[in-house]
Amino acid sequence: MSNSQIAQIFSQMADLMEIKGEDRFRINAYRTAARAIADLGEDVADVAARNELLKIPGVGKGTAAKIIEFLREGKIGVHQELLEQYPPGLRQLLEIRGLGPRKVETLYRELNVASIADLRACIADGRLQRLKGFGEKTAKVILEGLEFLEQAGQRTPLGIAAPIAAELRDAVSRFPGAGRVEIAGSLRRGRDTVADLDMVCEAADGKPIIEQFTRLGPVAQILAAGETKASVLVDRPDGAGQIQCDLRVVPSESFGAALQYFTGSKEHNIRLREIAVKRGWLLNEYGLFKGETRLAGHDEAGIYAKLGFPFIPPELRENRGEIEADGHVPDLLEYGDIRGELHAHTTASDGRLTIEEMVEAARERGYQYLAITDHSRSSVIAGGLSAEDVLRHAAEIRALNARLKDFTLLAGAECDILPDGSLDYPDEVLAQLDWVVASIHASQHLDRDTQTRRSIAALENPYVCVLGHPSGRLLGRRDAMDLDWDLIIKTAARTGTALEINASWQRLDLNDHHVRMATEAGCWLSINTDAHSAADMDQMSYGVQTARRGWARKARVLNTFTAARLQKWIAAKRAR
DNA sequence: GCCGTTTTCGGCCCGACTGTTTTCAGTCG
Repeated sequence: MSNSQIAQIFSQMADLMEIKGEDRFRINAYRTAARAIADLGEDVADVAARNELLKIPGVGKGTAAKIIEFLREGKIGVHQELLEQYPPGLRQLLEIRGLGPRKVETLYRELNVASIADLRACIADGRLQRLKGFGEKTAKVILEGLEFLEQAGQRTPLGIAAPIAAELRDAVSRFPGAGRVEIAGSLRRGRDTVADLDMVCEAADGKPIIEQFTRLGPVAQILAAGETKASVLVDRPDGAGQIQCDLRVVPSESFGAALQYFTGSKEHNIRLREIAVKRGWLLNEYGLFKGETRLAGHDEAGIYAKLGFPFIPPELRENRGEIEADGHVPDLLEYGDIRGELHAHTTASDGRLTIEEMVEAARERGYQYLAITDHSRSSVIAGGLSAEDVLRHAAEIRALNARLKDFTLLAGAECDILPDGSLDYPDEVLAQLDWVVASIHASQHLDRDTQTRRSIAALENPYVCVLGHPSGRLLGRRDAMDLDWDLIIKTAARTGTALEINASWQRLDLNDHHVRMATEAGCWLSINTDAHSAADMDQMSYGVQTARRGWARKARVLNTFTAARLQKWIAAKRAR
């Protein structure tokens, strides 16, 4: 896909134009275009081939011409010209907190600063501090920004961020004078990783709340603290650096507006504010106003209602069609719709609990069924089962199932997809199981064609119910496999084989984009925690959020079914 | 550079906090 390359070029151009001091609206147009192309569900080359580039919102004649230039030449002339005007390391300086385009330009022009090393040298010998508009404090902020960038520069996974945020929210809730307290930002929208934590607190007087907040135990550094707003750095419990947390305090009548505002996304909010402006209104974090009159602000639903929308769930607020949907937002599934877990391991392979203990864990979470899917023989490190062992294991699962009341156990396997696309068990073994998850666990760096053929072969097998963690990514540790997603999703839709949304926060695989593609293609989905322990099952909410971000409807998610309906689905799938 | 059931020109989202300032530019979200 050239989409990400083109998006990168446009955002690079925007950065450089900003340093150059060009018109900010033109710069913004490039950023909008970059984002639109990055979010595109299909290859931009295909759109260009259909002559439909201008249909992409944010892409006009100028941008379209540059896209075509890139597709033909592999580069864009004006981008190359910009690159020649500035040293290659300059853009990196923008990533340092406290340094924006104006300061970077000044540093380059006055002191010839072109890299982080130059920057450090200028601070060390005091040249930076003597510049007009700079001072000791600026130098200190830049050094702190550099330190943060080096030790914690990357985004924090949802599964790390969510518990930290919950703890901070509970602490703030206990402050005297605090009313409603909510987590906002990309965490509330359920993104797989977050850059920082945002919180909104309702209180008549902000100052005491802010003061207490900055004194909380986990706070390692205060970046800013005013009357209504504070930014701090908090230590990550896993020791992997720090994460920024912003708290905003507003009065009761503004809480909904502030929560809406700080939940974002920025792009979604800009759309809403444009709609407000068109009606002669004003939308900000204090409310929706017509002149002096407050039309809404106490709660989020009121803001959306006044603007003519139903409540738009946070997961959809990405300006990916939720505004245009104009009320026709799909019937998104909810956490409470989940009735079972369809991917779980026991001590038979690499899980930590017995079958009985896993059943107990599932029942504690209100589930009606559980599929036991231990590893197959090729996953040697995970203690994969031989064909004989998996059948013996299945008999044991069924024996227990016969004794259970109001609960269904499915005897299954997580069967490896081998490098040649064949499965780790022969069909006659798979046929004797109730439920089969097929997953790739090894040889993840084969070329795109081979890798795609592997996945497709598994999807075509009638005994395979679901393709497990389809991209193979491990957030921050391993890239997704190079796959032809169009083809995989089309095949899944045609064969009726489900695609997994692996809910483990290290995976979240499918990701939101691919869920959206799968949903539009009419694929079945299964949200699985891939549980190796009882606690793992609690990650289901991350998977549900990812599904919602991909506009998944309850009707297409298998583990919202009753056990009886699921059994029928399996029978129908095998009969195809 | 994009966009248009008021517009093909003239707009383009909004506010808090900070540092280095004598009233505000820069940065951030």
